[in-house]
Amino acid sequence: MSWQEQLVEAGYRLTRPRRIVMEILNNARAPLVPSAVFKRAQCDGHSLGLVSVYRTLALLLELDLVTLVHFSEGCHAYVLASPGHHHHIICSGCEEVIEFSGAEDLDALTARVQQETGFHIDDHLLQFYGLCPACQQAVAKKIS
Amino acid sequence: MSWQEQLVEAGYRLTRPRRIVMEILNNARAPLVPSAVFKRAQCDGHSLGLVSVYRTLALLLELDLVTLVHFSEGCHAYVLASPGHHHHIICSGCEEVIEFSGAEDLDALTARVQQETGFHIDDHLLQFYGLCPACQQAVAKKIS
DNA sequence: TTCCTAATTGAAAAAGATTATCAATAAGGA
DNA sequence: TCCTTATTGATAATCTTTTTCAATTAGGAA
Ligand SMILES: [Zn+2]
Ligand SMILES: [Zn+2]
Ligand SMILES: [Zn+2]
Ligand SMILES: [Zn+2]
Repeated sequence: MSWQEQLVEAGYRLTRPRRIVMEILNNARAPLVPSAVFKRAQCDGHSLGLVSVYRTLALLLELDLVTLVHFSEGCHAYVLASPGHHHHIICSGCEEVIEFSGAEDLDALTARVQQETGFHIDDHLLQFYGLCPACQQAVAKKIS
Repeated sequence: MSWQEQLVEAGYRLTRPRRIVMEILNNARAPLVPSAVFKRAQCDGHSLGLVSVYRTLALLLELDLVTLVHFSEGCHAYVLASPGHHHHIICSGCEEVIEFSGAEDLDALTARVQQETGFHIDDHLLQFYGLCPACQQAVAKKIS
């Protein structure tokens, strides 16, 4: 199913601004922040409001037609760091964060991806999201 | 080595604002955005400028005394999504992004972490960073 | 302890990013 | 073609982050 069909399927209209944004993302090699999409539209001679860019991206994200890419900077919630390499699990209920180590577990995957893509991988970002034991209980109580 | 010693070691002074921020992060259960650190300082009756919070967090990050936690929202660089579950490698040189699949490879790790922590994991964020083949060559040429 | 100097702070302002509002527009069906 | 309603875009309002610069203060020297 094409993205146009998915849009319509979900009850949205196929509009000019949405076409423009999709076209720009489609031609982009690197991930684009909203302002970059806006600028590119201007360069291409398209008339497109910045607000529409925000709205369109939010919609496309909701429909899973685009994905977010996270850079190291720009996501500013901070936790204390223990020495050494760690990853985090974040509870969707209470935002509690727990560290865990497990770099080795990524080694196989890293090697495979390096081989397949030719990239030289030197860093990674791994986080799990879920419910902590307390929030699991809270949910269980609410249901029962 | 304590964080105080690390600071001094790196040539920085041990100041009141830095102590306050570290204390707040130390007592926090959830990750805190700068404005949250600021508010908490105010509640605790500390006098601390918002700008200093930003500066201090940046410094602590540089010294690896704090880590960033990424939420799904708030990191707004978008790429087109293919259907299905994917991860991304981002080239630090040219920002090119490539998708790869490999959800299965995380299954073992997910299971282990669930067991160890009691969390119920329902989502994850995995990204690799590195150099694409083209940028590797560019680097190689520069050196030679 | 006291003094000095340079690092650091904080207030204010500037710059940027995001969201809310609402009249004007245009997509898609009748 | 016409109508209805989703959608757009300009403006303004909010937030967030960065810059600037005079006032403060940490930490070493005297
Ligand atoms: Zn929880
Ligand atoms: Zn890791
Ligand atoms: Zn590259
Ligand atoms: Zn995944």
